[in-house]
Amino acid sequence: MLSKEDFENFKTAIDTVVYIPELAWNDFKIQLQKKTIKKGEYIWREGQICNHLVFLKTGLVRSFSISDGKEITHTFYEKRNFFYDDYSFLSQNPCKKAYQALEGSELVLVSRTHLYSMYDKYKCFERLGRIAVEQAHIKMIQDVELLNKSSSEDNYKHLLSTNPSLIQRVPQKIIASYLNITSEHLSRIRLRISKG
Amino acid sequence: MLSKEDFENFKTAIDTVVYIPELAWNDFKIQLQKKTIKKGEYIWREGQICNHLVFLKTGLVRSFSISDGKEITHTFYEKRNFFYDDYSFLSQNPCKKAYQALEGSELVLVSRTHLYSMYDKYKCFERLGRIAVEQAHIKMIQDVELLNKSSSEDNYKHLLSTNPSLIQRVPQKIIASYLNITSEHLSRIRLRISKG
DNA sequence: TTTACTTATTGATATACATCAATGTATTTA
DNA sequence: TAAATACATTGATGTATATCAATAAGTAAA
Repeated sequence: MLSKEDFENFKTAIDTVVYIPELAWNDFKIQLQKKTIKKGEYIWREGQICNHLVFLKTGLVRSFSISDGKEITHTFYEKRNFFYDDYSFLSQNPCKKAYQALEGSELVLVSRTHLYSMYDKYKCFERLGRIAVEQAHIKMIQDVELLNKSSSEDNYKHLLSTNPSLIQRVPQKIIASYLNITSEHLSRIRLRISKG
Repeated sequence: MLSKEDFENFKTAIDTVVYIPELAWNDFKIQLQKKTIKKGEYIWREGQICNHLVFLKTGLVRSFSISDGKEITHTFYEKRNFFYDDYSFLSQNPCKKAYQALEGSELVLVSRTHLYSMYDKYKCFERLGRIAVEQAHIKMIQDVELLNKSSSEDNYKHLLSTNPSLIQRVPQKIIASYLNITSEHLSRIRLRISKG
């Protein structure tokens, strides 16, 4: 079981979505697990079934897949956010992506079984589940829309303006794989931008 | 109110997701509305707020947006499916896409207000809402993955094999806009394929 | 049926990006 | 600190796809 401090942010993050009464919360929290992973380590690998919801307490994680021998980075997850492999968790098919820590990270794990039993027991959790997926869905719509913008240069500029710190923390080649371009091309884009 | 025949498929489509007891169903169905639209007409236009869930009884609908004066087709909706503008319905911001009938279509409309009151009243509807978004989300993940495949030719071939009838029913230029290529390029891809 | 209008094909040229190869610059690791 | 390894830059060249323009083939309207 976790210390009070451990799920401080966790509870806050949930409360912003829906109010969970004391009773339900106590029932929920006893099953939470804590885990620490180092830079480079994996939460899930391709082929595994995702059976946990993760709350990222601290750190930075990315999801990626390999296609034609090249890595494609799909998403970055930053601290104080929930995530799972949507596809695997919801459909119970094997993950098509891997989830790797880009920095040392602290996680809180919720097992799928436990979460689903909470759905059955408490309407507020059923609602939490609905709203969480809705939010994930909206985020995906926005992300996809973003990366469908015309040029790679615009995509990079947009990332620069919305999440400048990410570009500092993450190697260029991973940023490039996120933007769906080669690192050579990103290098040239950066050169072009710096010249104005 | 709708005739029995009118929501026959509708009820079936819901039952595959979650069981709705008689009482809840009767409460729900009284507010359903029917609507018929002709080819070329719109369900929602860009800038409107989407306040209805649609069940497409018959017909074919596409969503699209305009960027740099060019149409981009995002999704096709076929008969016996539910949809709404996810982004607008869930966030209550204006639609960024338009929804246009590609053929004469029959719709069943559920108002958002009514649906949300069903969420409040019945746990089974709360669950229906959750699972519906989960399914929409999984579908989007798969669609995005699909269209991120390497070449446009592969994308087109995949569409040909998974949904050949769509290519018969829909003008090439709309298929091209769905594949994110020009209609000229699609024409050449088709030529290449026909030659083997 | 003829006319107009939209949609599809084909050609010539331009552009954004990938690939491969070489070199330079950081970061680990010993 | 030196050596090893990973990462970033730069250049030369190739390829997928866009753009513009002309023509052809369908489809709807008069």
